[in-house]
Amino acid sequence: MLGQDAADACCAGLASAPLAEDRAAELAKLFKALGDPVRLRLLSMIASRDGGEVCVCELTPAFELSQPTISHHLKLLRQAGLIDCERRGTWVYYWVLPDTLDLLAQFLRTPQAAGAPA
Amino acid sequence: MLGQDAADACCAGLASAPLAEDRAAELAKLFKALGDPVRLRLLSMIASRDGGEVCVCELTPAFELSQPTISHHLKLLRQAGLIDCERRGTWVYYWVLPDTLDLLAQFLRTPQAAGAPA
DNA sequence: GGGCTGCATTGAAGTTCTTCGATGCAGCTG
DNA sequence: CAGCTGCATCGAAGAACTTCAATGCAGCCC
Repeated sequence: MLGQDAADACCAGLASAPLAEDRAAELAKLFKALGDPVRLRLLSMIASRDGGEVCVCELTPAFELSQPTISHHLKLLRQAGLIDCERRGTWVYYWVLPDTLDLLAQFLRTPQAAGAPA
Repeated sequence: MLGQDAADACCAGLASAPLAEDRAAELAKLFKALGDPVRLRLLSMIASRDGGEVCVCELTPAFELSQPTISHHLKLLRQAGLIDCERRGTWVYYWVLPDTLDLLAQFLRTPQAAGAPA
């Protein structure tokens, strides 16, 4: 999703230089994927799970939304490169792709905060 | 925008626990504000400027968009708490609010990456 | 004060997003 | 094999978003 120049730009925060049009579009897709409460909760439910994997059958009943809607949101997260999935027999398991999250975290980190303690 | 409990939750990443509905909605608003290429470029142009302030009169001509459109995007960024502005005579100057950016960066940072060197 | 410039707001049009019911397909089970 | 369950896809309806031209308002200059 981020193209082959993602590695080049992996450490360039938003404050280092004005964002090029292409890269802005790529990053905007990622942030847009995070810009929905349902997707954010899905991502958090997957990321916070011990073992790193969650079955869809656990995610769907956690929301008061239809099953196709949850499936749609999971698809968007997957297309953004934030999660991935695998079918195992009857069930489908999702897990987080931390590299994409870290890329965004790096991008958002401001120069002042970069040196600040936790 | 994030309410008074923002400080309580400032260090709780998305992997620490399943996100509560309220907090997911708050964070989603922030990420949605970042989920547009124009707003991302505007934010970057402001954040990367030495002195930390940029006049609108410099931002508007940098895009092939109408002046009201840029004004609208700046308003959304401001409503999200990502930037703020002040009128000085004829011109209006915008600057970044780093706390909000750092909040999001903290939220996205995965446990593994938290200990990684820069 | 009158006119001009810089920026925000309004209202409308076109597009995209979120959600659902209906349907389809893969895999288990009797 | 037939039926059932889990999940994805399709198509449609309503809401939200992006963009613009038109307009409004504040501050400067002659």
